[in-house]
Amino acid sequence: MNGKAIGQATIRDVAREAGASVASVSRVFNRLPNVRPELKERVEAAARKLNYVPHAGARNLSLARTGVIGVVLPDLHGEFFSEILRGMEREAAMRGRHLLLSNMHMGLGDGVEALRNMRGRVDGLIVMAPHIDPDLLFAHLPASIPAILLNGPENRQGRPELRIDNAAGARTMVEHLVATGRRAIVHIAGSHGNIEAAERARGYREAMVAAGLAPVILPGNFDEESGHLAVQRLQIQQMDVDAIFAANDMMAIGALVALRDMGVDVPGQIAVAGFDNIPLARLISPGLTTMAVDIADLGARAINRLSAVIDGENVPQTELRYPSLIVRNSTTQTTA
Amino acid sequence: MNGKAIGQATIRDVAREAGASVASVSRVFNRLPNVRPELKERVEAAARKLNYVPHAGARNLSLARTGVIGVVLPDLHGEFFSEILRGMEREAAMRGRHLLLSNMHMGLGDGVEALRNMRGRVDGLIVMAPHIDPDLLFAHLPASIPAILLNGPENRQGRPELRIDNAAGARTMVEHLVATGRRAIVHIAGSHGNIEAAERARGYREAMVAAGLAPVILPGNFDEESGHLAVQRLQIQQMDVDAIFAANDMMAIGALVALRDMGVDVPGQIAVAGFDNIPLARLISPGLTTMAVDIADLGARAINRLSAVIDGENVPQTELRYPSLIVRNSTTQTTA
DNA sequence: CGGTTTCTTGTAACCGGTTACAAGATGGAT
DNA sequence: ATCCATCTTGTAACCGGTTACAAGAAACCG
Repeated sequence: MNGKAIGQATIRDVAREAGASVASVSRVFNRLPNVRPELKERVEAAARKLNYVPHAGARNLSLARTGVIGVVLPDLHGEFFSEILRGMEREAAMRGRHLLLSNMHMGLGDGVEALRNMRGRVDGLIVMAPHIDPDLLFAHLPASIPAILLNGPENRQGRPELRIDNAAGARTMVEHLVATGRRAIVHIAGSHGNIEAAERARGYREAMVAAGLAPVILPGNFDEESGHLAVQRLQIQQMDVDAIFAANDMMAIGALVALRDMGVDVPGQIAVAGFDNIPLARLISPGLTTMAVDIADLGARAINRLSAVIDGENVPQTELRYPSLIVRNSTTQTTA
Repeated sequence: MNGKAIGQATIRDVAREAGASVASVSRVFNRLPNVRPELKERVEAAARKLNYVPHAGARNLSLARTGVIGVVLPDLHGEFFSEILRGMEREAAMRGRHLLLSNMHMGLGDGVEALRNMRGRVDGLIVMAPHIDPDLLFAHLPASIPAILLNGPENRQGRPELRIDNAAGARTMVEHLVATGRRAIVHIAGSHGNIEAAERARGYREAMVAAGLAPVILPGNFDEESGHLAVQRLQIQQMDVDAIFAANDMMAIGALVALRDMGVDVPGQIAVAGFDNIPLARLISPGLTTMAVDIADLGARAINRLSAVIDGENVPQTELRYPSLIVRNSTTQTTA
């Protein structure tokens, strides 16, 4: 009746069973070359017999490396969320790292708390918090923990940033609409206080002014319903509008549905454009013209850069990714 | 010039700074009652001064609890993936746990390996692997690590399972189609070797036979394109079909798009139905009739049950969730 | 005022790995 | 046979927390 029947075998159990030292067992499992084949054999047999699996937590503690990357995301809408995670996961798996998920649905206070108790759990953090001032966030975070900021406002902490050039994307879209003959272009903005929403609105405004047109911005909050609502409100005002540019695809789709319900022809009477190129944009009818952000690639890139930081390499502070214009039937009728 | 300038403060640093013992510091941080207020004060001041954050990894090691749940998922399609994760995350956060992500895009061998080195990293596992025999999978996993199987085949290891009743759902859908006057109902199946696909096909076949109709099953693999393809192939054969029931929504949408392209009226000529009720099903036109699975709830439930297992409670071996029928315009024209 | 109980605090062992260092074994050169 | 270089192996300290146990202080009792 040995006292330790229950529970997993440890490295010391294996060492005893193999008649070797823990150091040798450790060497075998880490594939160090300096172990005599005969001993290696014995250790492996013992490990097999005891069904030994190394304890990652213990390993992490003594190595001071966990191989885990913390991903802090806001409460995201479906497609964007899954795409960015897919990209991150693939890249992380390739580098033998894992992802620890943490939503940031709370306020700043809790957020900082949440980040802090990531210490000892992760090697680094990817933080996406478009509605929170990163300076405040990082101020309470030990400078020694690597972190990169995704699609956030600029930070003065010297943390690396990875961002989509939202303003440039919005300008491109306005230029496309103007080039296809639209003049009265209305923008449905994203959530108030969200930096991406603000940047897209800025790009819209700049491009409109540059084209000698008057910007009109309606409030929205990135979800389908707010796109729907914006259009309904628009009709009440009976303004003459020939294009709607929503700050994201979900709102554009909401707008599309609302227009369909009221029997407005898209793109005949009104052109509709979005931003993000979620998979759905291609499937809806008419196909939605939008700015394509390679979301999975953005996620992969984030992991990539964070890995570099963790490995002590120097990375440039800010990196921008440019979205590209995808023209579909919601802005130009194909002459099929 | 103290030698340890770099790196985080440890509990011993705080103890020294506060003129207390590590035990007391630990007590303060764990809110144990038996600490004199004056000492508590001193410890907190010292911690603040050194900007001390407890090291979760070390804590986990000595407690033998990580507060992390490992989530092993196959390479899932967008909406399902994000929904199930959202549900899991919310539930996990409520219980103060985190999620460690791990995709299972590899074969069985690597999969087992991947599961094994979760030891010491997680308190339990949620495994979703509809294409892998769970008996083989769990056979190589220490029996002591809690795990629950999601939407998989039955296992003989006595592991708890959580499953959608796919066969019952498929039967319900066939009954709906029959009740609305359809007779020549074709099923587009999901990926070969996938248990969910097999169960849905089984339900379809059973219900068809029960209704005295002849089942016809076309191959597919759960993605939009395979739905598209199945319809194209169907037309070539010029069979007369009045309903298509795809094993999931993405294929149904592919079918819908293909039918639209060939000018077939849905639901006038052919009814189309899916399975899953992804958000997109509601947005596409015509709205897609489908079986609704509350995916987020499924995820939450999985976390819930796993938590119970981790806490040593007894949970029933198998739990089924029933999907519910959502009727939209793709099977019945509203007389608006 | 001595004895007992209760509360506070500290010491040191432990969780399960890694690894610096030392010691023993082996083999080659002279 | 002797000496030195190289290779293999083991001992014990360490990573940063938790906690059993013991001891000292304070409070309470008759």
